[in-house]
Amino acid sequence: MREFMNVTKALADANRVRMVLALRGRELCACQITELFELAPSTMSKHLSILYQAGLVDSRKNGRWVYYSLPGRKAAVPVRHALEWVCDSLAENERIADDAKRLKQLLKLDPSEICRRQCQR
Amino acid sequence: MREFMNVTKALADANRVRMVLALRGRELCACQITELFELAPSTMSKHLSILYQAGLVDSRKNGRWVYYSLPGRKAAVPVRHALEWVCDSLAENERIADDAKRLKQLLKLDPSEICRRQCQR
DNA sequence: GACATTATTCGCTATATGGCGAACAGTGCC
DNA sequence: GGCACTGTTCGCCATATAGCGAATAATGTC
Repeated sequence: MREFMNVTKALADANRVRMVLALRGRELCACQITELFELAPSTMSKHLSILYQAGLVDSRKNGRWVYYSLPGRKAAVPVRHALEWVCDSLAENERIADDAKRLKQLLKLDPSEICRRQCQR
Repeated sequence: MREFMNVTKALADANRVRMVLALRGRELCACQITELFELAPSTMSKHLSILYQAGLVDSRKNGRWVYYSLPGRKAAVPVRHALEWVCDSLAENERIADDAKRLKQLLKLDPSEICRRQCQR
C-alpha cells in the first residue's frame, strides 16, 4: 500500500506528470529538464526525487551530470502499468505535445550551453 | 490534462483508494462506506465527491439513501484503465483484504441498523 | 589546492488538503 | 405541518506540499 501510494502521490502533480512524459524514449539530464519546465533547479530536483522514490524514473550519474530516464522492464509491474496508463492517457494532450515540441528545440543545444543560459538569469 | 489530474489527485489519498476497492463488484450506500472506514460522514462525503468529480465512481439516489458504485463500461478510457490499474495493483494487499473482510460482516446488517449505530456515538 | 560547474539539501513561505463538528437540505413518515 | 433520518455543505484547524533562494556536496579543470 505504501509503495502504491508513493506512485499515486508522485503522479498527483502536473509538473511531475509532464516530466514523466518528457522522458519517453530518451534520457535527459537534470539541467535539460529544468530548462524545459522553467522551474528553479531546487524545485526540479525535489520533483525528480519524488518520482525516483516512487520508482517512476531511474537516474544515472556521469561526471557532473545526472541523467534521468524511465525504468523500462526492470520496474515493478504496478509501476510499469502506471507509466503505460499515463503515457496512453496523455498521448494526444496539447500541453504535452507543446512540451515535446520545445524539448525538440532544446535537444539541438549542447547541455553546457543550457546551463550557461540558466546562470544568466 | 485537467481531467487526468483530477483522477491522479483523487487517487493520491489512501482512504479514497480503499473506497474504490471496496466498491468492486457491488454498490454501497454512503452510510455503509462511512461505517467501514470509521470516518466522519462529512469527511466521507467530501472524499466521495472528489472521486465522483474525477469520474471514478457513480452515484444513484434512492429515497434517503445515496448509493455509490464503480462506473464500469460507461467511464472514459483513461478512467477505466486507472480503475483496472488500482484494482490489479492492490488485489493482494493486506489492508484491502482486511477492508473486504470487515465489509463482508457489515453487509450482513441492515443499512438502517448501521445508521442507528453511528448516531449512538 | 583553488575555482567553476552541476545538482542536491535545507530553511522558509504560501497554498492545498484532510479531518471534524455544526448547520443546512432533501426525503419519508406520523 | 412537524419530526426523524440520511447526506451534503460550510467554516474551521492542523498538516502536507510546491515553490524559491541560500548553503552544501560532488565533480572536473586549471
